[in-house]
Amino acid sequence: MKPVPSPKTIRDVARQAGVGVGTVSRVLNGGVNVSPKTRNRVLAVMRRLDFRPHAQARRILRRRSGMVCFLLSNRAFMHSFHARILQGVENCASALKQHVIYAVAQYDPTTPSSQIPLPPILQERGWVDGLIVAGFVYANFLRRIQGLHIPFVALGNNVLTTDGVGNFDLVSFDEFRGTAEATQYLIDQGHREIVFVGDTFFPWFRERYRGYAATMRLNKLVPAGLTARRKAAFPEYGEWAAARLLASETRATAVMAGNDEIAYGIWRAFLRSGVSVPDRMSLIGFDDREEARLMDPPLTTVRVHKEEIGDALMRLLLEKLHHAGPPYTRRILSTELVIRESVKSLRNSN
Amino acid sequence: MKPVPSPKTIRDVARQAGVGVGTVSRVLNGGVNVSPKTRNRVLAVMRRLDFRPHAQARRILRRRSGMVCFLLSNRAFMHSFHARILQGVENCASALKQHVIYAVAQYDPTTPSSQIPLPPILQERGWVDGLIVAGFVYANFLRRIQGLHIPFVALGNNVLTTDGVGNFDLVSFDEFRGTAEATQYLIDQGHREIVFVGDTFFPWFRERYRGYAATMRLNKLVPAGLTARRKAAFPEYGEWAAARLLASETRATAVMAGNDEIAYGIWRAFLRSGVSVPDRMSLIGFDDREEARLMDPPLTTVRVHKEEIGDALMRLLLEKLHHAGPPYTRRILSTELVIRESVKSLRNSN
DNA sequence: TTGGGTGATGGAACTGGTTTCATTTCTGTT
DNA sequence: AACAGAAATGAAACCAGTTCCATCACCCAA
Repeated sequence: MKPVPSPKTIRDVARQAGVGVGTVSRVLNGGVNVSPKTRNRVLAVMRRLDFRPHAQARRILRRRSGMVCFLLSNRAFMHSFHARILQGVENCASALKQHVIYAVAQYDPTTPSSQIPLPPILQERGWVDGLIVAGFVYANFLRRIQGLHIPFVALGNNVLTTDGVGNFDLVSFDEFRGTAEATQYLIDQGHREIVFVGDTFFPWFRERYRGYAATMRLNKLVPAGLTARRKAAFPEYGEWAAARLLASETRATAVMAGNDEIAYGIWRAFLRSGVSVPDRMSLIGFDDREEARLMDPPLTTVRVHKEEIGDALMRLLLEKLHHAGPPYTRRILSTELVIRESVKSLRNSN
Repeated sequence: MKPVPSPKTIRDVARQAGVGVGTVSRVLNGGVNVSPKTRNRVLAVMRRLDFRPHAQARRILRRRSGMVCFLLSNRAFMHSFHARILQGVENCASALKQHVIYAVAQYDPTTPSSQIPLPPILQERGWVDGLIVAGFVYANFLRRIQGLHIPFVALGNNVLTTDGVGNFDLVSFDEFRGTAEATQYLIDQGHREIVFVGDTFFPWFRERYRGYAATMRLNKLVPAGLTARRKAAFPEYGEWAAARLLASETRATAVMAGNDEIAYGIWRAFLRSGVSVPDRMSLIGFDDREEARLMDPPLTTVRVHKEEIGDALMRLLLEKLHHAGPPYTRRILSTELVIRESVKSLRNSN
């Protein structure tokens, strides 16, 4: 095995083909104003020398690196949700001949803005053309990102500040309508006492609660939520809520869970207490993670189109790159209620 | 908002500071042989102009881009397992001031090697210093990668060819010992009839089966496997196996599942048939995905240290970059049996 | 046959850094 | 005060491409 196949340059090709460097460059870039004879000769030499152009050098001149950074604001969050979004971003990027750099910013809401560590890639020029921000976005983080003067778009559903909102582009999905539709579905199935479960400290659960509550009131029903702040993982939160619900000898027949993980916790607690889903209790989740389909019974849930969100993020960013500056756009994707088997119809007729 | 903060170059700085470009460059790179007075003047100008060096330009000269590519060989596989490995890679990379580009290669085992599409990033020079390959690796894919002449390491557990193996570096984990230890644990708990479930078409299940079978024989027990080839998703495979097992009126008291997803399918089928885990049937999984902990009962399983694998991949790659060429190393990480509640002890005493 | 227009071509200048090298400046000794 | 040696410095060359521009060959019409 040859040690290093000593990289050939455009000048090597030019010399061997007996042409000027400019001609080789023209062949590389679509070959306008190059005679077919010359082009073929140059191409043949390129193949023979295994010439591959040097990307870095091109990018200097082009003033565009062809790279975007997918910045996740907290290491702990690379779960399937963000993984699927990254997948959508990559998918779209590769179709548009862009590349995705994956990076993580570790910070907490109290870190002074200027001290939030960022990968050097974002601090030097010329690395990335733009930035896709996902994960928790607190005010300090937002300021840090904005100070970079790199065009960016954010995944909007977990922006936890209202300060600079409106001053940047974001893609999100309609949490409000998601639970609104799901709640309406429960009501249509004859449910009257429906409980929402989810810690409304988090803005997304707040929004989902609002969608639920509005729909309840629209139907002259009274909203009831287990929405207390509790620093627990989601499945555990669900278990806690289920236990409280059962202890209160509730007359509720359905639970609207803030997300699938909470739904899972609720389901598990119900299972242990001998409360059958959906016979005794109907259950709806939110997100449609892979596991929702696999639960027993398969969970009816509000699907978030994760790949599409990734796609929208990438596209929006590229739009920004081409004609930068305000105005800023919000792109809100819709959700989809996927009906499986965790909801029982209480209607006798029909 | 200023339209574009017109990038300043090293020459702008030099002119404003009244020094030569060489001096500015020296200041940028640690400032050897620069008088403190000059350095300070240059630094002041840099700050004033908001000068940030242009990464691409540096890399040309340095002949190292500081980027590695995490290449996933199939879009369908960006699930939590690979996401966690990517996390480990990124974690290690950022500590070592490297950057990770995420890319996907879509191919199938029958695609001619030369026609496997790869992102342009891998076809041009100067983009990435090295490559981390994850996902299915068939012979055609391996050849394609090797033809790139970019140093690479592979996640070894799903290499599906033996052709070129030994001619590249890989990190893997000890599948054999994983199931061996788990099986021994079952035997120690008094189980005698233990069934392995997993499609041995896949090399990793084959290896896991071998670990199981060897341990059984070592204990003078006879191995029994449901290992037929079936083109089904893993949970469904588990369901199929569980159904067959129950139909056969087996005397088995424990199941060693090929992975957690299969274990989940088995568990679900058991649940539906009223077969209690662990009272009637003990169950062990493999991988330790997030969901294993959340099952009911929590699943005893063989943990694969995914972040550590990512870390090892990154480190091995960097070693390769510094002193390239053979010999090639295999780094096999060990697994860990995490004991939860899905296994019942059949021993009366103790 | 000559002239104008077009397409092809080579080469210089450029991009934004680093590195080398020759020259200048500083420091310490006799 | 003279001088060697080391440190500091500016300028030019370089890296691997792109872009611009002047030149040249060629074709067709007048």
